[in-house]
Amino acid sequence: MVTRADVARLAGVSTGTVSHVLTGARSIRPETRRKVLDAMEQLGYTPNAMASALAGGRSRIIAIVFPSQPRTIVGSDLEYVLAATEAARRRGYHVVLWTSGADDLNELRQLVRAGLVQGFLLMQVAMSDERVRFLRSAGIPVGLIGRTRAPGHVPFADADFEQIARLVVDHLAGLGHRTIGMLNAPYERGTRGIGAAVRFADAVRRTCEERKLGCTIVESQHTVRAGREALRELLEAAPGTTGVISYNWEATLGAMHEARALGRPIPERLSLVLCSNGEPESTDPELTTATPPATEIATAAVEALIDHLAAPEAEPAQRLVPSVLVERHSTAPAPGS
Amino acid sequence: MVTRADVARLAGVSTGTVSHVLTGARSIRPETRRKVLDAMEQLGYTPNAMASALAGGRSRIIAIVFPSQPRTIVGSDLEYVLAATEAARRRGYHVVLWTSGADDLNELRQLVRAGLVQGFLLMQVAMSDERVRFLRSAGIPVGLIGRTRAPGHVPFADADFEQIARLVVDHLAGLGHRTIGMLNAPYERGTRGIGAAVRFADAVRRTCEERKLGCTIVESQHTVRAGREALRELLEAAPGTTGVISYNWEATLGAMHEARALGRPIPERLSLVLCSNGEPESTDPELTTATPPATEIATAAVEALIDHLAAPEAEPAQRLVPSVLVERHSTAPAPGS
DNA sequence: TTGAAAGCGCTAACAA
DNA sequence: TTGTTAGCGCTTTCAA
Repeated sequence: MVTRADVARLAGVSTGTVSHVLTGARSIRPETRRKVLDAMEQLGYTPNAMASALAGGRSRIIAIVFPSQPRTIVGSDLEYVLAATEAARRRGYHVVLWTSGADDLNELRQLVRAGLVQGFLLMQVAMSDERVRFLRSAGIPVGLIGRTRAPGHVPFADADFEQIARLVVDHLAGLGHRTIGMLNAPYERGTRGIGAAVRFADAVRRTCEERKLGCTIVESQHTVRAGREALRELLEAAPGTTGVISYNWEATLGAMHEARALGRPIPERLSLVLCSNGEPESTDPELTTATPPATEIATAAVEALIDHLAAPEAEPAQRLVPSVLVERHSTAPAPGS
Repeated sequence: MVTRADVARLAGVSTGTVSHVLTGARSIRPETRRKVLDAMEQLGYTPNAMASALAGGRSRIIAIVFPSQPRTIVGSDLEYVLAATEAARRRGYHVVLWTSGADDLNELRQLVRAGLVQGFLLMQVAMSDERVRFLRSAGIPVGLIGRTRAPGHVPFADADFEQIARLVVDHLAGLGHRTIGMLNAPYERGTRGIGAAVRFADAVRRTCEERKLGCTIVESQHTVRAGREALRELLEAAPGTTGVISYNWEATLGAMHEARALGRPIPERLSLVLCSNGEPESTDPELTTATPPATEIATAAVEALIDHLAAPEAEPAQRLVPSVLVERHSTAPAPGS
């Protein structure tokens, strides 16, 4: 194994100098730097992560945490995980995926005490999230993908649901739709995306009110069948609905199915916009979307957390990431407009 | 921070003794053990993972690796990740999710050189997987979820596709189906589950031959639309098909859709069995399944790898995990039988 | 701009 | 059965 001492010896400098070349923490004579870099190159040196973690008190590892309660991580969550992993790597950090076995928040604290993990990135953040409270009060760094009702000084990145609601409602209104429906993700506490579901529903409702449009919201579990039932329920509650906003990919599949069965083909007799991550191009017709930009959100959240790790006293970054509307073939002018 | 020295002092023993109480590596007088455990309890001691990794030369971290090429981790893959994470934790290991940015196998070697990771668990293993060759030749411990064509002495756990094929084909044959179709995952190199797709297709084909049943295999991308097209293609190629085996969850959704559109309602005029992980209870009708037991496979693979880490010379564990058939409502007697 | 050296907290070999 | 101690490879302070 090649160690820092080997490099220092070959370069004819001290190990401290080698360290500083690596971290750039103090100015080095260009000539010295060259010698050191050459020596590292020549020896095929790789720094030992454990030694530097021990000596420096920083593991350069953060953990992504999913709630343990509903064991539902769906495909789209993975996009966040992957993006976060890569964003962390670009900053020289590693990511571990943590899924609390029980609701054992103490386990999380242990990870930090063990020096394994420097901080946590929480996914599926609830409006009022006990994990945030617990970790904050234990003095453990936390970042959010999503946000709580009152995020205070916690670094986070989330979709800008207000903006998405405007984007989508205006798109439908522009096509002449006057009665909007929404197929939401489940609201109930502990469920995937709960905070997001609440905020998005609020945003849609408010936007519709401002535009003087009808608005009916139903929720659906993340299954195809639930989606069918939810659409039926929606159209029974508000038969005049011609434009539907979905925040539930699996339910969307069921709704498309059901729309056809009910003689409301998409887009001729019912317009549909998907606002959750999914596979909009795999359906028939392809779905018009305005989805949360998962990669960008995850990246921003990771950077916010890592910056916060470096400067705990500074005001943490809090970002709402806007989306764009992509028109495909599931929206059309309202019937008879 | 509470260190081992604090515990030793309070317990009135040496730090070495504390270590041994923790690892159980040598026999300790029960009385001494008690004192030590009490002291740890009293002080709220948590061992420092970095220090023990550095001193012991073992990080107790393994990495799960997905191929970088097709960036397709789907929902069902997550089941493996979660199960592996928990199995590792039960053995005192942590798991990091690694997704190579480029096809940079060197990056993997770096992780080991840096002492961060002790070994790799590879997912989506191809029939001939260069990752395995590379890591093995670099002397790095590898375990597989899945298997290569010739796994040699690599620890692995995989679904017993021969057994699953028999289970499913016999189920359909028992219902009077004489012409079987298969909706496979994509075969082509580098794609998700490729090795598995090849082996499962082979097993189904062979079993059908033995039972003197017709057998047509089509493959489909992992999208709903591709599934619709694949079913149509299948029924055009073999119009007499009455029983379909699917190894592709997303495509199954499309196929169910298409079956109805073609006037072949499930299960009355077409039986369908799902053999990949998915959500069989969310469709209408609910799907009869014989799916790879993801949790058990991942757990077995993790244990095989960890055992291998401990005893590199020993013969590694290699397990084929059988499945069970769960009858729901997507299979019925063949029409006219 | 650089070097020397004292740890970081733990493991494990050796001694008792 | 238990204690002592020399590292593990790196960071960082203090001096030069």
